[in-house]
Amino acid sequence: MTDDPAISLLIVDDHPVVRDGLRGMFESAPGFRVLGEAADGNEALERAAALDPDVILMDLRMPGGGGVDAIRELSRRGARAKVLVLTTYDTDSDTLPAIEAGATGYLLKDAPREELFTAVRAAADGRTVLSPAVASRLVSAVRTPRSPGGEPLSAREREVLALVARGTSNREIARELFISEATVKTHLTHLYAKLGVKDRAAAVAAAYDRGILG
Amino acid sequence: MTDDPAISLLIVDDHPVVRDGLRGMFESAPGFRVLGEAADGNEALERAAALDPDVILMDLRMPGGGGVDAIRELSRRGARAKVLVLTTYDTDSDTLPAIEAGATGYLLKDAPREELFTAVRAAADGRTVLSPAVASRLVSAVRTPRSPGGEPLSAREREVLALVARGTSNREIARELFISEATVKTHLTHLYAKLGVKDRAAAVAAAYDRGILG
DNA sequence: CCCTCCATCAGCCGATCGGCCGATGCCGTT
DNA sequence: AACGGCATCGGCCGATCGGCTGATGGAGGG
Repeated sequence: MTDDPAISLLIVDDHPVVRDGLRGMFESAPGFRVLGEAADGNEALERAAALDPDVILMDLRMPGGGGVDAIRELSRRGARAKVLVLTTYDTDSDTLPAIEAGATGYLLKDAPREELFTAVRAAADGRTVLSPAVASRLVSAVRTPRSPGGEPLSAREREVLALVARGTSNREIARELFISEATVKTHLTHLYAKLGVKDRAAAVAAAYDRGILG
Repeated sequence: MTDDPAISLLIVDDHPVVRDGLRGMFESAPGFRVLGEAADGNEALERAAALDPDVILMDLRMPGGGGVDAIRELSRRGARAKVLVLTTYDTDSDTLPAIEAGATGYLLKDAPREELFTAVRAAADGRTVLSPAVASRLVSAVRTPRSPGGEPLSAREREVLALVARGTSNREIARELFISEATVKTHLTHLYAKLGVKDRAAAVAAAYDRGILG
């Protein structure tokens, strides 16, 4: 580890095409060595344990073992490998969970080659690398409390949310519940945080997904 | 053309990683020759004219000249090349337009290597290749499920709505779909009318209730 | 050929939202 | 008695939304 001949990599993505692209890209560049590939989170954990890579390039959305869970498990195990998340969209809602789970960096797949190389080297050094879009989203959400399992909504919050799902405006909700509009907004802010969303539309969707509504 | 030494390819995708993956995959396999790459639809048209490939591997969502338009233009020109659409999500609403525009096949990027090779050979022969998921979606799309008491949403509208449900702002939706924010708002206004709601939160709820989302 | 549907885009503007600072009071736990 | 969760309220402000009006072009039906 002192002479550091090459940075060893594990590639995790459910798309063979992407895996090949990354493999080819790094194998043809000096200073990198691709140890193996995995197609989902569970496989990633096996390979990581067996191959002990310096850096793991990981997609987030994968069938059969999501990337975030794998990252969380890796840091729980105290794995040596640094995880660099490679995803398609910066609007991906998994950004924060991934970082919190212990990802060292977060990049978009349309990043140019050199940026990828730089990022991997930085990650190998333990430095955090974020694409600009991701970075800005991060700072604004640092102190946002988050529970993966899902904190329960209070009765009042559910009440407000149900009205939101019917297209009711804050002012109308206030009248309906005999409270002030400020209070409605407070409830909304709280339930946004609990649901891990940032606006009423996403809150409604999250509520349906969790069976709170519908 | 009689002995057919190798199937020549043109790769079209806005992600460098994916282009590299496909190039590496086909260059390392016998029977294929990659003639070139393109990053958007317009570039694809130029390259196709200049290189005259047997098969074009084409992504659909790209900035500056969408894939569907390129396919349509190619078939309008009577191009010799067969177009094989390679996309990320089977939920992609561009499936039908792409097929109608003249695509010879439609595959998902997470298809295994061999399936890709087989598909390209089939496409070169002019045979239609559809991934199972796409095929099933096709048949169900043909039967056009009309929800009682509601006008059906257009493909684009459903696409916008799905992003809304993830908390995406209009501006972000615009970037994601490579259209302007004005167009996003137009789609929203229309789908509000069709769903009988007045804002995005209620639209999401209505969509869940009618099984459009979820 | 006309007409409709769909997708695309533009500007304007008022309404609304969401973030951010704060505050008070109640209640149950520690 | 102190603490934390819940519900209540206020003001401020920038960002965003949604309505409105109107336009273009392509596809498809009549």
